[in-house]
Formats: sequence, C-alpha cells, structure tokens
Amino acid sequence: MAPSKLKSAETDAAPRRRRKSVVAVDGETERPVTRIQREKQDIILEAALEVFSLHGFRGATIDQIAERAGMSKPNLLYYFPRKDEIHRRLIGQLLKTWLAPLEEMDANGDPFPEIRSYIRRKLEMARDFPRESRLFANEMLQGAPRIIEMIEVDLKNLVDEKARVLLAWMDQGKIARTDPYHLIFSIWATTQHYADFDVQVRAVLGPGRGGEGRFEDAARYLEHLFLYGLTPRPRSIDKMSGKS
Amino acid sequence: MAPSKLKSAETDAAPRRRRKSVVAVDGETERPVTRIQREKQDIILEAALEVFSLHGFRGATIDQIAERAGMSKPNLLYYFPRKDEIHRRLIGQLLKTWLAPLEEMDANGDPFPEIRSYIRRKLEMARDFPRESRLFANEMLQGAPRIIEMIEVDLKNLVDEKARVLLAWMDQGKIARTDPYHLIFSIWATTQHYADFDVQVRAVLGPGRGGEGRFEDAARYLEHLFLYGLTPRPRSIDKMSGKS
DNA sequence: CAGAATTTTGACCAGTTGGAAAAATGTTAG
DNA sequence: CTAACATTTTTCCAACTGGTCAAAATTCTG
Repeated sequence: MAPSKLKSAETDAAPRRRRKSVVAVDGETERPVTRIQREKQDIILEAALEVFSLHGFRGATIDQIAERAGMSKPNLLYYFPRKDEIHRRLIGQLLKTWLAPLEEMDANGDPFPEIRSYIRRKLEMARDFPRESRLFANEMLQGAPRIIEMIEVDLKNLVDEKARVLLAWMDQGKIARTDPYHLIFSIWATTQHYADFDVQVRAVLGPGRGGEGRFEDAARYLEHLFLYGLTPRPRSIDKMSGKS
Repeated sequence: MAPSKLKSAETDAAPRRRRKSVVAVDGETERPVTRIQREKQDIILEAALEVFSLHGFRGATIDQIAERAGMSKPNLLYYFPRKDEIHRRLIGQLLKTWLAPLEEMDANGDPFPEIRSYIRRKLEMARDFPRESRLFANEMLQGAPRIIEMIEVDLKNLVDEKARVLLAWMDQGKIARTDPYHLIFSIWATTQHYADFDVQVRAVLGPGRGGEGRFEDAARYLEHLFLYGLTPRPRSIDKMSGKS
C-alpha cells in the first residue's frame, strides 16, 4: 500500500577491510558487508523509523524496535551496538532526502511552475513518507540536538541559495516581492502539516473528506493559496501556467 | 521576558467537600483546595509543561519534572498521584486556550480583518507560548492518544462552524472561493511552525534575521501570502482593510 | 564435509523509572 | 497547647531500560 522506505542511494565505493563483524573500531557502525547484514539493518531501520517517529528518541525503547523488527534485543544490538547509532543513521539518511525537493527547484525554470512543483513534491513526501516527516518533526521539537549542525550548515546553505533564486525572480517582477525565507518556511509548514498532524487533519475532515482524497484537496488549495491568496477575483483567469 | 503561563480561568464555583487530601476517591485529581495546593500544582504544571513539551510523554520522567519544580518525586506524587494525570491536566487546559483564537473569529466582522487578526493571534501564541505549542505538537505526532476524542468532538465542531462562516464569506464574494478546512489548516501550520520548528527557523535565518524581529517578519509575510499569494501586482494597492 | 566466520540466543547486570508505604514534620482550628 | 489534618521526606520496590557476554546455532567457504 504505502511505499515503505526512502532509498538510501548509499553504495559507498570503498571496499574497506571486511571480516570484522559489523561493529567498527571507533564506535561507528560500518557499512553493511554481507547480504544478511544489509537486509537485517534495513529491517531494523524500518522498525526504528516506526518507533522513533512515534515516540521520539527518549520515548522509544530498543525492545520495541527489536520486537517490531522480529528479532531479539541482543541480536539487534549486534547490528547497532548503540541506540543512538540507529537514530543517527535514520536522521542522516533523512536530511538528504528531505532537502532533495528544494534542491530541484530550478533557477532557470519558470517561477510559478517551479514553486508549484516544489509544493507538490513536498506534499507527496508528506503523503508517502509520513514517518520520516514525523521523525524529523520530533527531532525539531526537541531542539534538534542531534542534527543542529546539519541544519546550520547544509540546510541553511541550501535555503540561502534558493532564497537568492526567489529574490531574483522577485527582482524580475515574476513573483510578488515578499520574504523568501518565510516563503520557504510556509511551504514546509503547510505541506508537512499533513504528515505531522495527520490525526488532527483526518479527525477534523471527518470520514468523508478525510479519506484518500485529502491530499489532492490540499494540493489544490495550496496551489490557490500560494498563487492568489484569498483576494477574490473575477471569473476564470487562467490557472498557474505550466500544466499537469 | 516571556509570559510564563496560560491562565487557567478555572475557579470552579462548586465548594466541594474539602479536607480530604488532594487525592480524590476515584483516581481523579481534585481541584486544588488550599492556597498551598494551588501554588504547588501550578509549579508542577509549569515544570511539567517544560519537560513534556521537550521530550513528549514517554520521554519525560517524573524525576525531571520534580527537579524542575524544586521538590522531591514523592512530594510531587502527593499532588499528582500519576504521571499521566499531570499530562492530562496540561492537555485539558491547553485545548481550550488553543481554540480561543479561532472562536474569536467573528462571522459578523469583515472577512479580511477577521482572518488577519486570527493569523496574528495564532502567531502571537506561537511566540508567547511555544512550549504549549510543542506540547500539542508532541501529542499530535504520537497520534493524539490522550486527546483524540476532544479533537474529534470539540475541535471538529468548532472548525465545522468556522468553515461555514468562511463559506458564507465566499458565497458573498468577499473572499476567494477555496477550501475552508484546508485554509484553516494552513493558518495553523504556518503559525505554529514558528514555535514547533523554532530551532530550524532561527538556524536558517541566522543570527541577524533570526532575532526577535522574526515574528514581525513572519506576520508581514503571512499577511501578504494569505491576502495576495505570490502573483505579482502593480504598485501600491491598498493593504488589507481594517487597520491593526 | 570440515572448519572458520557469522549470526542468534539466553542469562545477566547496573542504572533508571513510576510508584507505594510510612514515618516525620509542619500548620491550624479550637 | 494540642489534636487533627496537611505536607514533606526517607526508604523501598518491582518493572523496565540500555547494554554485556559467552555459548550455541547457523551460514559460508574451500
């Protein structure tokens, strides 16, 4: 039903010294080597995603993760000797995936199609990867203790860059002049809301409108919001250019 | 510096049987009776808000709360015999306060000033009560196990009512025709973002723009977004009517 | 298949957690 | 002042937590 995992795209060309169990010298977990290791680590990460995203780091227990992964706790610890290494791995993978949609926003494209696509992509991520979204939200709520540097460096740089793109579009009169940073924030907020506050959204919409169609409704609404705002306008002006 | 607590406005006219310790018959915690009880409970709730909002229910410990409240764990347990009763009380108080800004939105007022004020009020709450916002967000992330009924009844009813108000405004051509539920969601999302993702916001804005002014910037931006969207417009058209 | 390496298990542990009991210490009305 | 109640502290506990370890079971490789 739901796409289960974010692909890691992490093949790591270096062959490394093998034959040494999964646990590495300096406390870091090595890349999986055997087929079994790869499989089991994936199973564990999948289970951990479920549990961490629901209870946060402190609220999640290794036992819960192990149970969901269908293995004993010591067995799990054989693959990830520390709880926080599982978490670190998840978060590490996550941020890259999280930034991807924004990275795709192309300075050379048409502003409105670019922005609209960005919103769509973010909304799709909220729909297809809600647990990842919640994991991220949990980390943020707790003050992002484990990823603050990534936020301050990688994320900030990317946003700075894209803010410049937006500013350029504003200078060219292609989109309204407004604050590019808060613009980006508002796209994050509105889209991730549908993952992080899913319970609320569904409860408020009720069984009818809270069904599968809610993401399409949201997409339509957000498109309108970011394009026109709430100012009433006469009959059919052509919608956002660049169709589909 | 920061306003510390949401006022409870809970005087509870009923005199009740007194003299019976704080613990009530059926496991429920009674309303505080003596001056000391009221004070201590307030201190505890304040400490608990801090801890719960940061770590979520499972991640928070009674010891942490007790320490922050400046008392021993058993002493704290004298006032709230169960951990989850502290949480329940916090959440209970919270939801009422949380709904207030939306309740104020007046069907007889002018749409744009009403909506704009609502956004302002929500943004002020994000600024002045970030812990309350995070407590709420934490609960949502976990699937709202402890308040789902309130969400499904009280919150839903209120939103339904206000959605009708918005629809009426749309019918009268006073605001653009769009989805009233998702409109409300987007206001929640964009404003609460500044409390729940505060770390990220500050990190991305950097030391300069991430300072105290960020809420004013956000207010200005959101006003523009909800009024006009991103469609570029010619020179000064009058801003949202109905000042301050 | 044998031997080596990998994987899994069961027993265990020290620290933490939510909470109970009861004794000790205030506080206050009569 | 003192009995009755309210509050606080001390001590304790059973369940849970993250994590260790050695032995057993399994898988892989030649």
